[in-house]
Amino acid sequence: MTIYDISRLSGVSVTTVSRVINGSEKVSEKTRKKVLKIIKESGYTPNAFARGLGLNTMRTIGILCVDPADTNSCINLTPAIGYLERELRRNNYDSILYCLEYNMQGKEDYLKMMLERRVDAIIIVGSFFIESNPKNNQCILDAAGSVPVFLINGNLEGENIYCMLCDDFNSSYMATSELISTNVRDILFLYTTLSESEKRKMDGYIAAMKDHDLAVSQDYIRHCPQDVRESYRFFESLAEEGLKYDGIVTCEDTTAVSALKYALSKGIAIPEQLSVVGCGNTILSQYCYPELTTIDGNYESLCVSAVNMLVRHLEGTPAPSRAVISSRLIRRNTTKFYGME
Amino acid sequence: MTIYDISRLSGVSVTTVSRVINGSEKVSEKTRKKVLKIIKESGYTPNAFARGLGLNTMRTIGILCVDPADTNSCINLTPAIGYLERELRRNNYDSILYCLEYNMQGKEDYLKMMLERRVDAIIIVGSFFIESNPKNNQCILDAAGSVPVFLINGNLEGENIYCMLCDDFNSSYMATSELISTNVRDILFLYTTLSESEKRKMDGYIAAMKDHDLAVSQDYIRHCPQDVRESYRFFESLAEEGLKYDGIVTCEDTTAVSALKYALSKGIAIPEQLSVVGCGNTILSQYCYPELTTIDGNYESLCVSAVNMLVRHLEGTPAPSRAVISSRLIRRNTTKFYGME
DNA sequence: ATGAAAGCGCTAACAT
DNA sequence: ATGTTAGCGCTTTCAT
Repeated sequence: MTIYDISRLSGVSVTTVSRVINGSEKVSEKTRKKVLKIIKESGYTPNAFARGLGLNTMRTIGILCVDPADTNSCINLTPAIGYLERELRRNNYDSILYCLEYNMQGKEDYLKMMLERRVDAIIIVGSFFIESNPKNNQCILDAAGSVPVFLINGNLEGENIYCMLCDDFNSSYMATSELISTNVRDILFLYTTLSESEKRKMDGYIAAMKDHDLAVSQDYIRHCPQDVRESYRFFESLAEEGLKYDGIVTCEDTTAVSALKYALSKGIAIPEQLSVVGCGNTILSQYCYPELTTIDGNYESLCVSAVNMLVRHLEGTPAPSRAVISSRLIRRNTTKFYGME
Repeated sequence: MTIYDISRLSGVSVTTVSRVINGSEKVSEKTRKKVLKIIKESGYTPNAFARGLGLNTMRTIGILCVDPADTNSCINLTPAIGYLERELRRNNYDSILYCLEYNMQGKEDYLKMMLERRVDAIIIVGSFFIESNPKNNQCILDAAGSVPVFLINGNLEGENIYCMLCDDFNSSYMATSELISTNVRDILFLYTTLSESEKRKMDGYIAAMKDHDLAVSQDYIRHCPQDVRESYRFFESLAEEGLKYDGIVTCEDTTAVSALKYALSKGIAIPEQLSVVGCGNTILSQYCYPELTTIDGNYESLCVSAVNMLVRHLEGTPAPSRAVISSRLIRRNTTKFYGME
């Protein structure tokens, strides 16, 4: 069933049928009714490929993200896929997923595949896609030569590249300040990947310590493994080492929850003896015990803004190339209240 | 830059260029080299829309799933998106996501959109997409009239419909039997949505109880809310009611972990006073304390099988229309060991 | 308001 | 081994 069949069946030209399908004004009500009736009866749907060929778009967006099944990946970002899909669909775009393992193998190939697929734009989810070695970001700049590229919590300067940034610096700054305000002093900062995002968080921690006249010691800035078991051992080794701490600020909820598990198994009182702030406001932060005080990076807003910018850009409206979304502290039960001893 | 440009630039016909692009044998090595060189130099990539129009496929699969950002949804299924995307890509298919809120609003529309998009097949992830009222499944049967439909843990008879089933019955049967074997007797069965999948789990629980000559009481088969807070209150109300239980079998890890949190806050010893088995082997089961004994539904195998069948079907090879994947018990720290008192 | 016809860029049947 | 040409099913320009 093609537009020609509909044309023949309803006794009008294909042009008119096309007009009806696309809701053009310039069709008499009578003709429109007639054509619509035939279309309905015959169950005809326009061929999307032919439309795509003519219009040179099928309204699809390529989403580059980490594999939601990869247990080593940062779980903060999985919901972003959902937010993006929802917002894009609201604007009549389809989302094609390109999932990468956490090692980022094949980033360049995937970008190429998107362009071959002729996506209208590319969204890259996560700061780890932006590497410190500029050479490894060249493929992104190249892709931006063909279609606009939108980065969710990624920072990269370039023509046709739009950055939606999470205020990572302030996240850790808030978390650290919160602990300090409840008289916690020996605060551990735990990172896992040292991605660009985590580097900014580290800076926030350092700034908060300094602003409160507390010494910043490299002993208190540590790498914690991602794996649950390994991170347990990490906390054991910290104890063996004799490091004293009464507060922890992490880059991910997973790390914070691991700390909680260790504390629980050792009978360390939370938050009285040890206060913990996570990051992500992930499902883990609600299901752990005690419930975790954490930073909500507001990924939903990040995604909504990204799609807004994308739509505006594709419609030809100029859009700002950069937006920073503020994060907020979610106070739960792993930190003391102000004034609590 | 089109195939005609390449044709002109390399002095051969478009057919030959097309042959080179598609790796046909019937091209002399010399010609192939020449054309490839021109293609490379010009940075030409074939127009996917034109190909799609000619071949009537763009090798895309529509995936209907619950929104990964929906906190009310079953988190067991989020990794499935990743598994499917990975397997499909290995077979050169792109995945288009169609995410639904947990209320399933718009299922029918989404299926229609997929067909309009001319996907090559549809994969539906989750048993809740199959409803008990056959009228609500008609849209799936209709869709199967156009393209093959693959259900991940969904059971629906129909032409061109393929079912990959998780052995839900046996999951709960195993979980319940495990508890009984460690002398746990008063076992609570907790469901949340009573989807088809959960109904089968309930049957498994009942069968295990009966097979071990234990009475099955409706008092011990309960609905537990999904929300963390509400489920905490649910356990409180159970205590007020005076219901005695020393074991819990759940349909989801979330429910099990909520039970753990309640027990922890009330000083109930796990597993000595209360044994718990979850379902899903989700990230929660590893990050909770104590680590949760749970059922791994083997969703990865489910997804791999689904894509295998899909590929075989689309290649014209006959494929079985149904596969049941066995689940397995992951023993961790919320259940006693056999012989432990 | 309606229609004829020229693209869009590829693949494949057929011819050489 | 290579080329000619007719589709694939739409949109759009230009007439009328």
